[in-house]
Amino acid sequence: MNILDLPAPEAARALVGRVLVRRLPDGTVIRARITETEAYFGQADTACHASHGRTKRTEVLYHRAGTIYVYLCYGIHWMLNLVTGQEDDPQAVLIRGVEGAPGPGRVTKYLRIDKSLNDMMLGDALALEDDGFIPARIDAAPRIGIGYAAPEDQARLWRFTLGA
DNA sequence: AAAGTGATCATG
DNA sequence: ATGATCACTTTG
Repeated sequence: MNILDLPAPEAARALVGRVLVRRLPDGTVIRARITETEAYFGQADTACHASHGRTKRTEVLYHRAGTIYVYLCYGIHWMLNLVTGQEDDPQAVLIRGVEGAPGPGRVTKYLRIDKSLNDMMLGDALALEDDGFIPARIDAAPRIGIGYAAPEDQARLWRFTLGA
């Protein structure tokens, strides 16, 4: 059972502490432990991009668990998400931070991720690794930057951070 | 506190 | 074709 098959909130929690491995075309390997994630949980979640239905952009969210969803935000920053759950059920986990790169825009800059990884499958250019690390503590908090969502969705504790 | 930045999506 | 809206970062 892959953790990405889980519902997004559970997957988001399980992902903190795991290691992301980025392989560049020139052979460079960048490794980074995930410190912060957020869950976006299907059409019913008004904070989720797919809450307004299937479009060219959100199409990727409907794909298989393990699909990589990358999009541009504020004209500058690439956001890295991992699709979770069942196919045709649009859920994803946003990687908000890794060791050495706090903030979702920093993560993609650090790992050299851009639009070219969108709709690709985990495993080659980008992969997950389990080195056995067990977080001492994981904190849950409301998600960031979703002021447009319904109040009850803003209140959900779907942001997970690695405790100190 | 506020601007900078550009793809995406809903209008006309 | 035009305009509003952002899962943010940096600068002052």
